Amino acid sequence: MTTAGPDRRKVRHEAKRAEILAQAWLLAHRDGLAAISLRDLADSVGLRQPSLYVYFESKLNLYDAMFADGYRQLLTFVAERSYGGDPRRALARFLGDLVQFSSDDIVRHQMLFQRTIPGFEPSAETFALALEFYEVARQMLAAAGVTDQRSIDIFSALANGLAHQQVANEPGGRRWVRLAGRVTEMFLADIDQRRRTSPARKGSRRL
Amino acid sequence: MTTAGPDRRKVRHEAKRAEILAQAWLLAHRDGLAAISLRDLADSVGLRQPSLYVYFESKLNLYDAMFADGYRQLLTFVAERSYGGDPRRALARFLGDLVQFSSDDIVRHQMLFQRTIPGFEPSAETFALALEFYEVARQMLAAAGVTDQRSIDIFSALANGLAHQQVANEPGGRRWVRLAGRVTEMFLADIDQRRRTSPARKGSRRL
DNA sequence: ATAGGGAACCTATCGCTGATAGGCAACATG
DNA sequence: CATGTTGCCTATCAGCGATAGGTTCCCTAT
Repeated sequence: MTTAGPDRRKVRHEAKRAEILAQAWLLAHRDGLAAISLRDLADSVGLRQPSLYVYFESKLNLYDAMFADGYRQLLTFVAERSYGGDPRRALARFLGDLVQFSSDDIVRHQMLFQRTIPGFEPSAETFALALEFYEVARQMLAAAGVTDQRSIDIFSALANGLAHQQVANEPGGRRWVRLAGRVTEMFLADIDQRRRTSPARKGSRRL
Repeated sequence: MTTAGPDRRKVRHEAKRAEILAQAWLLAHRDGLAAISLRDLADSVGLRQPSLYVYFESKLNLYDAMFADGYRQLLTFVAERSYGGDPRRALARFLGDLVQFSSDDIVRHQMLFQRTIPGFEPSAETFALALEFYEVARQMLAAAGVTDQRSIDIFSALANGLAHQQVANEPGGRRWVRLAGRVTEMFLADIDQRRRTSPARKGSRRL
């Protein structure tokens, strides 16, 4: 009974694929994301290099799977946290969590938020996961009363900037993570200020 | 008299080196920074691939020269502009110029502000140019009354975030460049706010 | 029960990459 | 004028991702 499933082969295939993916992350941490060698990777899962092509049609396809994997981790990460209560405090926690998420795994940050691999572009199917995340972020902002595009652009720059500085200057640390609260206050104070001075238009131009 | 200088050879050497460097930027724009081929590069300057090693001891050494070149461009760029007058308005212009500088050349931005090449680390000598720039930025901030480390960290995240979003989402455009003024106001308003509420300490903690 | 077909994996090999070895000619200097 | 250095060459190396083609094994259909 255990041996003859209808798609026993498919299960095994997916399991091996997942094993390769896990080892790929491991090698990426050891040698760098762009420096993964298919021969090393094959060795680490008991295969020869060409056999990897049974599971991934190219190296870029492997990167695509890692990209998707990373965004799934991010979606799970934010889904596990509850951002209830005051939407403004929730936004601050959300921002801090994002920076922490990047700081926790610099290679994953590079994969998701920097274009560090020469020819790599995520596939449309995979990119949908990224869009899913940005939709979550958009709703967090909307709950805090931020809906105009310019303010959204600024918030995305804030998040990316904090994460980048953290990863680049103190990987694994919390120096920029800790600034998330203050930065969110700063951001929301600016939103309030602009609403006060020009309530008619969504984004006012000054300076 | 023209042919037999004491270091005529050195001049020729430096000229050829500069020519190679210029072609390297060209190829980087065409194929991507990490995808430069030494054979292509050699072809484009009338040499065979191993002859490049006369001018650069390795490919990473070539990247180091490009890194230095890019920071020299940045230092020249900010030196050519005058940031006189009101230091707060100057800071806003400075920030806008930085984002514009990145938007103007995405490959150069990648080289200077992202770690996109696998094994590359700038040499100490080259990195001094980067430190020189950060000193300029520090002085711009100091002139506007910003001296505490946390605020400097935030400003660097702002600059990097705006530049990154601009380069990643709309290379060559001005969508995030235009936000520099508003973001600087937001930043300085936060500085003022914190000075008002807790003038004793340099950085207050809230939220 | 077994023949057919596809999945999984292999060896061998391709073209490309950056780097090295060793040789030759041009030039600057004692 | 001899000598050492610079500039550039050809030939070659090991490593890379990718492909071709063969073999074995399992699942399914007759």
